[in-house]
Amino acid sequence: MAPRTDYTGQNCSVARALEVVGERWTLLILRDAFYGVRRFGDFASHLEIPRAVLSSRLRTLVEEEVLARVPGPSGHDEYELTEKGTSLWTVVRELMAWGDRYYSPGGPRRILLHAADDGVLDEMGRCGGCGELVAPADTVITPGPGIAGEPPLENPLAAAFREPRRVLRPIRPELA
Amino acid sequence: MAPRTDYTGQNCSVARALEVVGERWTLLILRDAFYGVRRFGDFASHLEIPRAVLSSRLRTLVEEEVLARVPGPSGHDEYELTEKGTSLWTVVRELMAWGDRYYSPGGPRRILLHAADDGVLDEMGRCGGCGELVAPADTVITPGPGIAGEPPLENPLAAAFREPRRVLRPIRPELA
DNA sequence: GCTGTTAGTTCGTTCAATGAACTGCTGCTC
DNA sequence: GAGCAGCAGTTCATTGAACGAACTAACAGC
Repeated sequence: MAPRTDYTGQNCSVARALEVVGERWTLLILRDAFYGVRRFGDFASHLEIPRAVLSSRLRTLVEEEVLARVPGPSGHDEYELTEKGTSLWTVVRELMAWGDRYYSPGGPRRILLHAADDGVLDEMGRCGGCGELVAPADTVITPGPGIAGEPPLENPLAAAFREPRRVLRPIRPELA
Repeated sequence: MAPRTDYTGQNCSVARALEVVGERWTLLILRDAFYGVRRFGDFASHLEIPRAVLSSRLRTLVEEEVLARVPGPSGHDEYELTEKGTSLWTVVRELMAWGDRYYSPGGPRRILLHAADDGVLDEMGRCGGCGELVAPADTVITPGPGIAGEPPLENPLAAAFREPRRVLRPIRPELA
């Protein structure tokens, strides 16, 4: 790997992980993937990321088997989280919890619920109802108090993220 | 914040968190801070980061109150994790666990222990002995099987990280 | 085939990272 | 208290990545 992406000689799993997911935009792409975004154009329009950068990041993530490129129902390929990618959920969740805690004065912007019993998840991802650790596929993201009163969004994809959504379930903007 | 650092319009706590800690090098600086690194020169020599970038990152982290600049025993100021910074431990730990799982074929490079009872922590930070959630200050990092057999390190700071170390305890290379 | 939409690539510009050299402060020693 | 040594940061020229607008290619539906 070339100068800018790597942290050679760090000899550390944090550095190795960051070589894969630590570049600018990458964790936001993965966040969107957990939200159900799967298509190139949806990532591009929601993130407002330069298409060349998105193309490069998706290629890297597919090479690293964090995402898989699979045929989609529309005839175009889609990008799907692999098991390896899905296991980054805890990282995304912890970053969200930290951002909510320190940068959202009105309270959390998102509340995570256990789909099975509607229990609220704590910052560790444990269900306040049944006490279980909840996998991302069993998690529902709902708007929290920190997001109330904000103006509605023009972007249909961004607007869909204001509704309760099951994590990992593919989103189709035309179906939102 | 200017073009490169921010993710304006993301309306999301993950994006907000990444504006603060998502820049290149920042999470590695924080990892070192958890390891006990507190001085400018120690960060610079261990990370092999350009000094100008380190200076810029430390300034940002102090402004955001992730680190605090405090007078050190040597007469020089030191950089210390605040409570806000310490609460990023889970993010660093999850990244380390992910890197260990997928990029360390010989097993984890680091094992985390509960200082109170030497119980091994699972990937969630729970002690396998007493079952408690272990705070970073009560955690000991020890070399794991994934790091065995690697050549010893020239850099005295890097070498010190191959020894068991209490998280957050200040490291002085001359005392290592 | 023609039209519109989606998925990328190309390319000139802008801005951050790099690394080496330099400045200035701290503390020590004589 | 002058001189010396090491530490903390800044400066600056160079390199390389991000940006964004425009372009090309592929497929879908008619």
